[in-house]
Parts: sequence; structure tokens; C-alpha cells
Amino acid sequence: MSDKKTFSISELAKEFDVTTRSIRFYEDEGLLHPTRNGQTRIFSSKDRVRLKLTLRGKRMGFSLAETRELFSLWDETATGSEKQLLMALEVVERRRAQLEQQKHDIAMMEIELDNHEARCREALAELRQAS
Amino acid sequence: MSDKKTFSISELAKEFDVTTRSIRFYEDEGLLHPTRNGQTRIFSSKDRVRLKLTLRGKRMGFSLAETRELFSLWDETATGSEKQLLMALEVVERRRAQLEQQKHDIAMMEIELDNHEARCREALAELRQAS
DNA sequence: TCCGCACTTTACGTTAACGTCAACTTCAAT
DNA sequence: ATTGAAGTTGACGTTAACGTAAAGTGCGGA
Repeated sequence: MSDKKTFSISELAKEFDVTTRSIRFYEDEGLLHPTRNGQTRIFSSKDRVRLKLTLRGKRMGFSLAETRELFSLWDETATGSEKQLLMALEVVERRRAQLEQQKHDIAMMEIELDNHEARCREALAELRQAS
Repeated sequence: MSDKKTFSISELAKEFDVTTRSIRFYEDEGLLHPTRNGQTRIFSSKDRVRLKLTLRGKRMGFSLAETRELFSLWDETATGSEKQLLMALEVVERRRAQLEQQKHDIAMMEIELDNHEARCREALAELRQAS
């Protein structure tokens, strides 16, 4: 089902619950590169993966520009010069640092949610006792 | 040092590396509630905590409106009715689900970074062998 | 043949989250 | 007394990430 070779714009829109407008916008921004049959877009499974990665990036708070940067690094890996490859490794390291920061942020947030939930339950218990 | 009672706008700006403009904007948006000495803002340590939470939220991809929602829930916990408290618990659950999603996204991203780094190193090795 | 649906481009509108002046006031220091 | 640093309030500008409306193309079915 998902190893199909090509996809229409509305198929992808439904699968990932985004508007066709967004998908066209992502193409304009250079994140997707569909081919054309006449004027209608034909998306490859590579495009489908990239759309998935783009949306994942959004959930993680990445801008489209940041995601595009990742994509271009990815693409240059095969053809790049030594200097480019070393720069790519640096970018990878920076991403890892970001992820560590995010994991820390999530852990902190979880602690706060725990505290908050406990206080909610206490307040509820007191309310019910007072009735 | 950080258990001081009050802070000026520029102290907070420096500590968290944001502009004073942003801090004033957060006040306008109802995220911070400094008192005034004449017209000069005085931030409490509670404001300082909220600023920290606001910035953490940003790193996690939350909008200011979402963060404000969390704050108001937090505030209502002490005084809220039973219905409000139950709704607050639901919001907490939704947040937890979001965090689970983000943890999954991060794990996926880490796998991709691993793969990408490996391919970079392979490409580098081949380049150096060919020289 | 005409209808309707999916798709297209073009272009202007919108919201969030600030940035950037401009034109002050206040206060401490020279 | 003046100057400079830090603070203030408007008000308009900007960027990202789309929304939305207008006007047209292409195509399979009744």
C-alpha cells in the first residue's frame, strides 16, 4: 500500500492530513520535487518520505528552512567534496545537540505535568470532602 | 544569585538571551505580569520562571498561545471548580500524548542522523582511498 | 455534449512573533 | 548642568507558513 511507486497530491494530502496548498508550498520551497504529467504533479515515494520528514520536523519545532538544509546535506553526501562532507558531519553534531536539549526540555515538562496533575487531584479530593 | 526577589527587564534579557522587545511582547500577550515602579517594570521570580517555561515551550515547538493556556490552567488549579479541574486533567493528558509523539519523533531523527553520519564517513573513506 | 470533479496557476490576505525606529522620561555619574 | 545609559510607549515593518478566492485545464461518465 505504501510501497507504491507514485502518488497524487490528494493521496498524500489525505495520508498525512495536510492541505494540497501546503504540499504545493513545500514544492515551491524546494522540499519536494514532483515530476509532471502535463501539468499535474506526480510524487515519488522519495517525495513521500520527504513529506513525512518535513511534517516530523514541524512537530519538533523545525522551520522549513532547517529541514531543507538537512535535505540538501543528505543529497550532497553522495557527491560532496571532503570539505563538504566534514561540514555535513558538523551539522549532524549540531542536530544531535539540539535533540539532547529537546530531550531535556521534555523531561522537565514531564516533571511539571506530574506535579500539576498531583495538585489537581489534591484539589479535587478537598472539594469532594467539603461537600 | 537566581533566588533573588526581583529582576529588571535587561537582567532577564541577558540571562535568557532574548531581547527586551520580546519580554515586553510576552507581557502584552499575558504570559508575564510584572509590577511597576513608576513606569519601570519589576519582574518577580515567578515571572522569571514563566519566562523560562515560555522559552522552553518555544524550543519544543509550542506557540505562545499554547503556553498561555498551560499557565492559566496552572493558575486555576487552586481556585477552580470540579469541572475545571477535570478539564485541566484532560489537558495534561493531551500534553503527555504530545510529548510521547515528540519522543518518538526524536528517536526517529536520531536513527536518521546515525545513518547519515555513517554514510558520510564511508564517502570520506572512499575519497581518501582514491587519492 | 455537458457536468462535475480533481487539478492547476496566480495573486492577494492572514496570523504569529517579533524587529525597528521615533520620541520621550528618569536616574546616576561626570 | 549635561550627558549617557536604561527604561518607556506607540506605531509601522517583516518573515514564515500557509489560507483563500479567481479563473482556467483535462477527463471520465450520464
